[in-house]
Amino acid sequence: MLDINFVRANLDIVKSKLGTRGFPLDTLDRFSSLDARRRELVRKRDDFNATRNSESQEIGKLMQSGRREEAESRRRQVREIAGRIAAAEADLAEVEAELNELMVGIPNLPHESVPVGADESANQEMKRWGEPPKFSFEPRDHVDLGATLGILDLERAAKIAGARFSILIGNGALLERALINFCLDLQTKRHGYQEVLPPFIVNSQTLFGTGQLPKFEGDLFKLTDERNFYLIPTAEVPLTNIYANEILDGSQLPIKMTAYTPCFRSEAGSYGKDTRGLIRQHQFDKVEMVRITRPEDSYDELERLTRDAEAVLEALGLAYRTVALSTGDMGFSVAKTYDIEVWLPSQNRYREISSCSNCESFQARRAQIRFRREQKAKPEFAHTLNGSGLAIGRTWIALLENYQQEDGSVIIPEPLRPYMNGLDRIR
RNA sequence: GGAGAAGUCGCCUAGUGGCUGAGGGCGGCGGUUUGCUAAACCGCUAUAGGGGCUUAAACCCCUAUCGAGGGUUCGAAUCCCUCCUUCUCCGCCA
Repeated sequence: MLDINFVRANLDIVKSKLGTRGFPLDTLDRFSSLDARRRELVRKRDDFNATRNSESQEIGKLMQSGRREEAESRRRQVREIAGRIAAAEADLAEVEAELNELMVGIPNLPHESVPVGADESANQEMKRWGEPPKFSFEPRDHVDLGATLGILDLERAAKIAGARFSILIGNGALLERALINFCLDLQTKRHGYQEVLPPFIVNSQTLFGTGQLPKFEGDLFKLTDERNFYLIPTAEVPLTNIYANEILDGSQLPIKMTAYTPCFRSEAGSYGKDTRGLIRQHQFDKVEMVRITRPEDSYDELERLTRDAEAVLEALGLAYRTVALSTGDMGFSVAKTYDIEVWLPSQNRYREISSCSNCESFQARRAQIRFRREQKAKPEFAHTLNGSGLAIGRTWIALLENYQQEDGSVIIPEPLRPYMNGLDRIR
């Protein structure tokens, strides 16, 4: 959510920035009148309340001095005011609901460093690392390799759950678990994140805090037990909301958390995209990183966070590139995003494996995550950042495809072997 | 699933219809005293919204908030309802 005071004072800037995201600007046309109307009604309501409060005190004094007659006539007068308060309250509630609906539907403003453009074609490549492997044979894709090695079974997954689910078997399951542990160890031991194991089910308030609700309910799996439970689409949601409705001590910042969780996405509207293999699943594993920082530090922290994700690929020897997403390609809650894309031989191109974002105060304002610089200082909204470190399923794919041998076996990169019971090759 | 108890200002606690946005203690901040420290004493100690003033801040006024949301009442921390959370006991269960 944007700061309403900022929007009021900078409506033109807000409009032009939102325009670069493809946000329909006529939505903002109602802002000024709603905002003015709201303040007018608040004043009216407060004035009524002030009158009623002082009258009530008078009545109290009259009662105590035993002047019951006078108190009774006063009471009749105040009853009339009460009716006007109720009317003002109702008007205000209506306007506030409308204004609130408008405000919570506005996406974050892009940072000035974000490349301007309508879609991914305007994304800006920031760096490349490593060389895509050269094969003396025709490389196979992970579905092919996985089936041959007997470590991936998509047909039976479809039987027991449906399309876009998978079963990992034997060394395939072990590899998934090894990657989870490898990522967690790297982020905790080398990069200083605190490991967290959050709920995989959250309430609607939590999803509002990070911006998935109310606009993107269709992307989520909702539980039917009418308690407003949802499966998490990413650990960003529970992690970022851990400090919701709290005022942190400035000395606690930055907070760095990492978590392994499965992620659940309905992938509504993605039919026909990435239907083959593990690229786009309803359930996938991810190790997520979240940072809560001071506002002035958040862009430096974004660079560090992105480095932390890149480090995993470097440790595994997987070629990647990092791109800054353009204004039109960014998610709802973010001010800036770097995508890290790993080389996939079967597709002969780089594919997203991590997304690292600075949400500035957008989520903090929704979730009310604040901090004090000093004991007496006024609370300020923190900045929140999140990034995958990494998407495990896609890392599994990348390993199989990049380390495949002509005979269909797959070499396990050295740093991962301790997590694979010393196994150096899946065959 | 059943029965019961409780949720007040960072922490502990007082408070059963008006003078309570809320007393006391601890902690914290500022000050007095002191060679230093300690002790003692004095003062301060929430958040949000609206308005005044202002370049802005400070400051002043009003409103709201005693787990959350409704209700009764001229007036609710206090009474009623619903929900949430925590604790105890029984049942069940990994």
